[in-house]
Amino acid sequence: MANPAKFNRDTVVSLACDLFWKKGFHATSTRDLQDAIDLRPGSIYAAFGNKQGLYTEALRHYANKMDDLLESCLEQHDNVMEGLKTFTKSALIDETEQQSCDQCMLIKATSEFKHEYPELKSLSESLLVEFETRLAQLFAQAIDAGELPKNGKAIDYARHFQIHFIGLRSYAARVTDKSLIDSLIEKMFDAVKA
Amino acid sequence: MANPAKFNRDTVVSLACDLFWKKGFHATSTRDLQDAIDLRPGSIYAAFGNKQGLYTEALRHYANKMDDLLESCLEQHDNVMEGLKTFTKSALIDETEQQSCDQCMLIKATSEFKHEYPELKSLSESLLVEFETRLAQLFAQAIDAGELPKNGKAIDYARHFQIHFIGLRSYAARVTDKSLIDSLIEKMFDAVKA
DNA sequence: CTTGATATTGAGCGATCGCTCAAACTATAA
DNA sequence: TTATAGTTTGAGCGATCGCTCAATATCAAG
Repeated sequence: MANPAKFNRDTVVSLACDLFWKKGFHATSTRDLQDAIDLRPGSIYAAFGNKQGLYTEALRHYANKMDDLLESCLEQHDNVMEGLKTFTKSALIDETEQQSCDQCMLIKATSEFKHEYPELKSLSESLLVEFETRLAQLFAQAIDAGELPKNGKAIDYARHFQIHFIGLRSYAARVTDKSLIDSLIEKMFDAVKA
Repeated sequence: MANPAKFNRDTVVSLACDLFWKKGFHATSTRDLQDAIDLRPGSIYAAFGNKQGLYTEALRHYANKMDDLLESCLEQHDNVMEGLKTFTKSALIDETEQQSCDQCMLIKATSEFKHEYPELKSLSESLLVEFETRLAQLFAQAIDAGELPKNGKAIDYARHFQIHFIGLRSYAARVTDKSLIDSLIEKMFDAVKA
């Protein structure tokens, strides 16, 4: 390595992720990105190839961040369902207050690339499948631990959770009163236990 | 009127709506629109002012189309809840098969214009509020008719419906098996009655 | 020190963007 | 028929897009 890069790759990807998340892929120009991550075109294209390359890393970064948040919430509780509730509140209340990004970036991505950019389409889809798989694992764990009725299937719980989570996230975006969202999350978890 | 326009405005707006819905505002170029609606720039800008003007009419068109679908589904049943179920299946199964548009266009719009185009932001938000208001009316009706428990509030039912509806719509987009979506809708309506 | 390999810079390329407008065309009213 | 008001056309404008690359700066190795 004759001359190592001066910028921190993780920091740059994280900043790019925030911008892409907020504005979407198409509405984010390479000039916007240059300003946000404080790099000139040459450096960006040397490091990431093109706009799509940087987006790809940004999307993976987002998925990793969500995974990390989930795992850290689970560690805070012995109970799986309590961990999931903390995760839900963290993602839907804390995060939307900080960033005011209304939707899950993965959902935004699948929507934006439904008919174009096949690589980004399949990437976002597979990241969502990965998340669903992890959820199904967790619900299987919750069933085994007696936190949920034994007659329910883990995959059904996982589906139901995702549907509720995505719907709530979208609703939380157009509601200022976060205590309403909090109570809706409480109801969501009360309902699934019954 | 010295020389009336040759194109049908409703047809043009409907075609533009389909394209905007599918690709989003930013990813739809004016050349794309010209091809889709078969009009030259001069005609488009004379009739709609600019790209945003055409999008505005397209978004209103979408909201009207959804309202019409809802009302026609309600007319098919004496029971409000059955009407809502037919509407839900119609929107989430039939429509996604025809168009393969994964999300409600209003939700896509609020997300796309969260930080830009304030007029489009407030338009999409107010159209969503209109829809929620109509839903609350319907749930009030359902409570009065004894279709739902008297102790529930109409606005709570309306919120819950929207959250489930949006979440399901997003999930339906990445699932090929439409019978799964059908059974999830059935479960959704069974749960709300109990 | 060189020397050589890599990183950074920013002017600017070709392509496409949203949009304009003069010219040609068409229908209505007198 | 003619005058007038309106529509349609498409070449092409200025701005911005994603991106390139020669020049320069900066490091590690010898």
